[in-house]
Amino acid sequence: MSLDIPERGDGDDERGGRGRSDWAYDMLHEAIREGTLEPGQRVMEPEVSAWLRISRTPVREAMRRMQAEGLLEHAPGGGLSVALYDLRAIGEFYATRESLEGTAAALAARNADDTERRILASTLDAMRKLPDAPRAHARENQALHEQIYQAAHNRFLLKSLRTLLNFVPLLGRTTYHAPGRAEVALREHEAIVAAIQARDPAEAEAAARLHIRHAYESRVHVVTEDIRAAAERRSARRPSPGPGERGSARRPPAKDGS
Amino acid sequence: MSLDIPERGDGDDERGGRGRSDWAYDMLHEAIREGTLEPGQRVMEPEVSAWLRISRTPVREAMRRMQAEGLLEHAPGGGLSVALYDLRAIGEFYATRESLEGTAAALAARNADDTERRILASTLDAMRKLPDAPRAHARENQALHEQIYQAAHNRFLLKSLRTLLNFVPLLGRTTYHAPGRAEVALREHEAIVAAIQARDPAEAEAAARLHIRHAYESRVHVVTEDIRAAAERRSARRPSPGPGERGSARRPPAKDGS
DNA sequence: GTCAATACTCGTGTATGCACGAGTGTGCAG
DNA sequence: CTGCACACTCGTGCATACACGAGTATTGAC
Repeated sequence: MSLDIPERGDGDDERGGRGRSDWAYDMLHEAIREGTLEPGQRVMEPEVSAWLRISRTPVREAMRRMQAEGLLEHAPGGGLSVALYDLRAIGEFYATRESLEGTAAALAARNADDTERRILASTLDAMRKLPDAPRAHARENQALHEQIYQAAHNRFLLKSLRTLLNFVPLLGRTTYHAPGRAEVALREHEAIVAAIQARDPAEAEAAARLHIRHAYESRVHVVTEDIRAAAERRSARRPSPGPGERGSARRPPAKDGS
Repeated sequence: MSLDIPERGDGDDERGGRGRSDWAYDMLHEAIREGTLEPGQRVMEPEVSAWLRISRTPVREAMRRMQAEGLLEHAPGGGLSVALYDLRAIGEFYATRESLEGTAAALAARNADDTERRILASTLDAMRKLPDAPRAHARENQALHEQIYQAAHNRFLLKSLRTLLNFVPLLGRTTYHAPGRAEVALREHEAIVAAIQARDPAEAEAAARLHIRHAYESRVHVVTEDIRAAAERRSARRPSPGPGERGSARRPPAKDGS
């Protein structure tokens, strides 16, 4: 048999030294981030398996993991589908996040060591010199928040926050697409970091909570706008939304080399 | 081959209608709760597979799930082992829990509907008439807290709290083994529920946080006592702790019918 | 006797095969 | 034309097979 050697002709399996399972997880995660997999869409093992050119086993593991994290949920038909968010869920998300981020900031103010404080300051500096691209801002923003979580020195809080933030890609475009959000966010980040440097837990928590509340408002703006745009696109394209989507070539990433 | 039909002679596969994977998860969870699997102990797929008389596939899924939840962690040798807790981790656990429980109580005070308030009151009533058994108290306590989480009407908070509480079995005996804990806890529970009934979020949060802080203190008492007792037992039994534990029959549940 | 190299054991990662069950389309009877 | 029953499709759950790699024991040389 010639299946001793994987022998993938494609050169696109540039995954790190980790296993196919983790790789599949990353690919699915990216597919959700990029919008290739839309919320509510059904995700089936054979399909993903064919897409990634690996067997169902690692795909299965990746999907179960995403299910455990809440990115995938039980589909009505019995399988799994990309989790659906409604505006209420977004409100719940930010309420939880406000609590956790506030606690993280407070703990960081109490527990951060000198190195961590230095890193926070330098990340903040880097954010001041950022171009106008929402993606760049989003990435640095994520880095800063992650550093705050680390500085809190609380493994459970860290894990809870990471799990919670996994849900962000489902919300759509970043909040930095809201006009003027970057400047305001920078101001808020400065307040949080200043309170951490001053070792003032109460102030750090208050600043962090305020930051998240504002992020929530921006999120609502962006999402409602997205929903409106999508509705317009839909009504413009197909007058009667046919329920049968069971054709041959489905949505999933056409990763075929051809 | 006769493997068309599972044909398990034992009558102990009384699992609910769910699949073997969930069943394996429950069994492992129980094994950890019961102390059959001790923290730090290595857990290997073939072993569990043989124990539960199912193939490695569902065992694997259960273990990955527990890993995602933090109950299992990477073992030095490359496999998985039951997560180890130290006193610092317990402190971190309760700090996170205090934040989440406080938020849950506050949200419950704001969002609980009449039915939920009634259920809370009746659970509290039931707790007043409980016998002295720590197990009974622990179970009702869990029920009350779960009802508060539900009443908060926040799916993300609910999931975060459930994931966090998964870690409790690793901490050992329940805090109701601390003398006098049951009475104090009942008083604290009454305060939380009263604040929720009064629709006072700030008071509910304060009461919940106080409750968790006290639970933390009881936990520290119980755990330090356990550690001391274990140390005594160890030093009494074997003067020189041999490192080679690689014998034939290992710890895992001797579920053999023989 | 000690060190090093080799062979072996065993656990994990992945692939594949098979059975069951739900959803669906089709054909027949009314 | 409508309703029901049967067969089919397909996705999931589980089991088994195989390869790789890390750790370990054994054996040989110095």
